[in-house]
Amino acid sequence: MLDVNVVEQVESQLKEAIKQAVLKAELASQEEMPQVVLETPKDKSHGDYATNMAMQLARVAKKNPRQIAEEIVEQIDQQKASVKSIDIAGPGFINFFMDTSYLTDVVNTIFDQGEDYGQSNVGQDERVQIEFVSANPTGTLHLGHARGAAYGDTLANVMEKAGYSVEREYYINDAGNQIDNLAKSIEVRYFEAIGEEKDMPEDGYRGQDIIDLAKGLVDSHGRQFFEMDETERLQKFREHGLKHLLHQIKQDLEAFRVPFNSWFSEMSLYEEGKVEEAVTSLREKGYVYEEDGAVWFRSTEFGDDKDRVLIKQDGTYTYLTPDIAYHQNKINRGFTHLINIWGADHHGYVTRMKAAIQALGNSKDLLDIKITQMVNLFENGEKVKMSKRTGKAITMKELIEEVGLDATRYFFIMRSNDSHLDFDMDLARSESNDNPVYYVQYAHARICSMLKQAEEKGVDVEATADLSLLVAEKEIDLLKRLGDYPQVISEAATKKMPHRIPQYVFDLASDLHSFYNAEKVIDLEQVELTKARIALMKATRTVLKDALQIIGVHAPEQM
RNA sequence: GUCCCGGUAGCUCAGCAGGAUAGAGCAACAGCCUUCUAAGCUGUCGGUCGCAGGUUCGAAUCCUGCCCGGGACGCCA
Repeated sequence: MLDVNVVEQVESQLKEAIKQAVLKAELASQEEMPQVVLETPKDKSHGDYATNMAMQLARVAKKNPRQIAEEIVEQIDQQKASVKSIDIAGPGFINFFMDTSYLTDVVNTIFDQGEDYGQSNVGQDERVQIEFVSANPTGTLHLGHARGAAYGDTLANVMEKAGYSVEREYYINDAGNQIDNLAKSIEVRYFEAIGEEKDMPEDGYRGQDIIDLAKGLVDSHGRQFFEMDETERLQKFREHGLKHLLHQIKQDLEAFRVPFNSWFSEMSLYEEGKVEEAVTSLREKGYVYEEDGAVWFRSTEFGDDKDRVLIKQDGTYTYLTPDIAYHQNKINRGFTHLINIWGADHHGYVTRMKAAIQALGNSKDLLDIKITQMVNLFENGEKVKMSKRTGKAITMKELIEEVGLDATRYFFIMRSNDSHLDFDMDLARSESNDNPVYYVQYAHARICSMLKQAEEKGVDVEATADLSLLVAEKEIDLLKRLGDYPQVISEAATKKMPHRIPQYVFDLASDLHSFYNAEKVIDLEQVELTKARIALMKATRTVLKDALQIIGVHAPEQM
């Protein structure tokens, strides 16, 4: 069991003190008590915390909020709640100025917990599966996939930290039309490579990756496939293409620091009869009917625009059917929360997928589908086109080579997934203070450098320090920020907003730089203060490194 | 036509389970290196929070309608 973190503890004490004061002043009964809301005012002159309790009580108590505020303040046990002074302001806000000495405990907590600092159990070990990327193995990963990968990986990291039991899965669409197309596309490129003619199918894959793959086949097998019977040849190309492209995808993801626990094959669902079972299951529940020679799923029962075909006239399944079987399989594996991360171009399928989840007898909240919006690349102020069809697409791998791994990870996660992302390559590449990645990494390197020099100057950096010496404004700011970390983690996890992490880490870096410029850490004239500041630096370094690790960015020791 | 996302400072974006004078970075302007990395810091300038109604003591935040931008609407995946 983790210690309740310092900041939470102080906040709940203050809330309790407010509640007790309201009861003592007989402004409301236990039953009438509104939820105590504590907020941190933007303006420092409004204190460390503020509550709107008096305004909330105005109706119940039938009094002027300012008067209510005064009555509450009279009854508050300031000592117990670590409150130094209280103001009443504006329409009836009660502003609390805290005795900030409790903040130094944050440093001790960070030392005790190390990289576990920030962990919580808000997730209560719930078994969550996050399925992401899941790009068809018909080409290399491009920018949209990279965004999904960065989002999914960071979300998984942050949810793990918040106490969820997370599995990361990649669904391999290794069955269906697109794989037949892949085989045919390879065939065309193969023929081209040996000087034979073959027309590219309408929806063939025209990317450079397929051309390269075909050339590779010529190198290793010569004209061997040309001599083969077409069916056999296509089967070979199918197998080879799948294997090769999937391998490439795995390598790309690994290089992007995005690990998966599980790679789930669509084909396996067919092989084990699970697709058929899914249809049977829906049929038994009365959501299946036949019309125009096709088999339909009555998804309109669950709010869909129209019913969806499960089995086409030609007897084959639509993509939806194995997907339903797949989700049933996920549920069977015991996950109580499913998160799918899809690109914006798939948002139209959310309703039918959720309909299927419900038709199978589950709450629609079991499945949470997060959509990542489109990515546009910019270079020299101009939009860089990225079309898979023309073969001129910029792949994820190329982007990483172009701007660097850390910058790519950071840029993809620093914006809300709901926003379109303008990826500024010049900015990502620039080794300047414009670049937020360098700004944040520099904070970490700066601390490392200070610690090194402190050691060289003979300061005992491991010594126990008197943290009560940390009273300067910038020190308090930094301590407060460090204290916020656990809440940032749990909020990013529960709201599924991993972009909160880069925002936090930027603010933390900003507090560090600001402190650095205001106060001198290593001061041999003031050894005790130096020790206290070194302790603060070490704590800051721990949190910086941990937060960067969550978003998949390295924390360099020197720059 | 229907659905999804966005519309906040000149630019890119945060804030959105309602709270006080709406924030950051960049850009522009003015300062700070004989002192722990200036890849840094400090200050100034800059906004009818798309528009119009509504709910509320209080709305960028919630509701309704409209406008603009992007995306999706297949018995493809």
